[in-house]
Amino acid sequence: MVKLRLLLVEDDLILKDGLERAFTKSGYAVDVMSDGDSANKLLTYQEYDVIVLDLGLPKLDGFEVLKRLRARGSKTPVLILTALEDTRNRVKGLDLGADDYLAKPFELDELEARVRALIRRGVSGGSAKISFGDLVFDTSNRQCSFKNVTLSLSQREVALLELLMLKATKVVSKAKILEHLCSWDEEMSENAVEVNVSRLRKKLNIFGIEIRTIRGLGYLLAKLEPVD
Amino acid sequence: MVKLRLLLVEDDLILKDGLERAFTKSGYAVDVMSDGDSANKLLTYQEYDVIVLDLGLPKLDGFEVLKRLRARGSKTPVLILTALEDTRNRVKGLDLGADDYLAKPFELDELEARVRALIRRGVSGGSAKISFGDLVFDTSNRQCSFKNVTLSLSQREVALLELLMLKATKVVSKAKILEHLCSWDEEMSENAVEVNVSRLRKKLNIFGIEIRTIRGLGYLLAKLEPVD
DNA sequence: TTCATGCTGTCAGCTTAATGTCAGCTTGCT
DNA sequence: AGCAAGCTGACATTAAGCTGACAGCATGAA
Repeated sequence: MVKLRLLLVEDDLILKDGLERAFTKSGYAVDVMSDGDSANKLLTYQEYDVIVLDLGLPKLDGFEVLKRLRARGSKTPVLILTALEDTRNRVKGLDLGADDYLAKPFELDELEARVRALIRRGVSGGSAKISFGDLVFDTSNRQCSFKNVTLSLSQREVALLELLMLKATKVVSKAKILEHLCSWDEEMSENAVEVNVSRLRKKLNIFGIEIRTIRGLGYLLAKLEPVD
Repeated sequence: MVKLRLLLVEDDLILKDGLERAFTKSGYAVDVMSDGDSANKLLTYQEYDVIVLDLGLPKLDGFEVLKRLRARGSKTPVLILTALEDTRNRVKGLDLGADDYLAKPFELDELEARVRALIRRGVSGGSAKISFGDLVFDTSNRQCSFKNVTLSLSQREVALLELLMLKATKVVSKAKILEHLCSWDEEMSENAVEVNVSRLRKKLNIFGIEIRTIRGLGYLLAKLEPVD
């Protein structure tokens, strides 16, 4: 079993350390760079299977590293990390050829799930996908389809579905959803979550996918089974 | 036999002392911190096999300590202690990546059983589970399943079952159950316990699990055996 | 600009599930 | 038998969650 090579570009000391340890533990061969310039230089001669790239970097920011990497023709999957829950940055990153995007603070689970998805993508070609049965979520263009039929979902619905799919079959609490849907400055009621769940649920039910309510705990994604 | 390293973060003097002594006696290598900030710092460079974390801490609360620990990528199992029987806190804690949760006041037995479960989990991977025959209780999402069939239980039923499983095959008194089911401000009759037992019993019988009544003493969990 | 369109949060009223109490019954012990 | 302990169906009361309707806002076309 050959280890997968992962490059982590992150300047925050503690985060860098933690992530390095975590990825190493998960069986990746991890290299770490803490500024954009060295990362960029390293990438001119070293190939990786996946790159986790912070945007706020000293010397050369993440956007620039990514841009130059793509300019050199590399197709290595890149996952962007950023301190800001900012749609503009997400869009800019994806435009520059990032394959996925994660806003801090994030959870390790989530990051690892996404990295796995990116690598799977790398193997199969195409873009990074998370699937749940016949439901497929493409992280690079943030679209979701069921048996090749693209669902028409709003941003909120996409974000919600993404979270549910990442945690598939695990309970996701309203608080968690709230946190995932809105950034830290904006406020939102729990009822808003209910409303969004309701809207998404209606669309998913058509395809036999159920958002199950676990009273007092949250929601989880499940295949709709014939009730006995 | 190498000792397991346990970090106890608790500010209450008496409790801290008692727990430290108890865990030491049980063969753990125990370190104790009494505020969130020092615990957080310690955790940046020291690994533990399990962490018992109080939520109400000076300087940096337990949630924050946990959040930072997870953000650094640590997967060390964490058991949260809190003064409040508060569902919101429980949910929040589990969202932040706690593996189990215990409301004060608790019994030492119970705490130790849970810590053991967490450590067992650490070895086997996955989340902390308590099992009883084919019945498995997942403490991290508070769901119970029998041979992979998830049981549909209310919160009260879950709490009751959890207690019975922890003490499996030992008699649990009504008073104890009462204490475990409701927090200290709310009152509840013994009959309520009987009702809850009755409801849970009905659901468990389907799976051949019996809640046996020990007249005058309490209840215990048992496999339903053909009566002789 | 102005209007239309779609997204999304809030609200209100409704539906459903959870759960304690009670009453009357059953069980088991002496 | 007679008593105490325990059981459980029925009911009432909350609490949680759902959803249609509406309004504010952004976007884009006329």
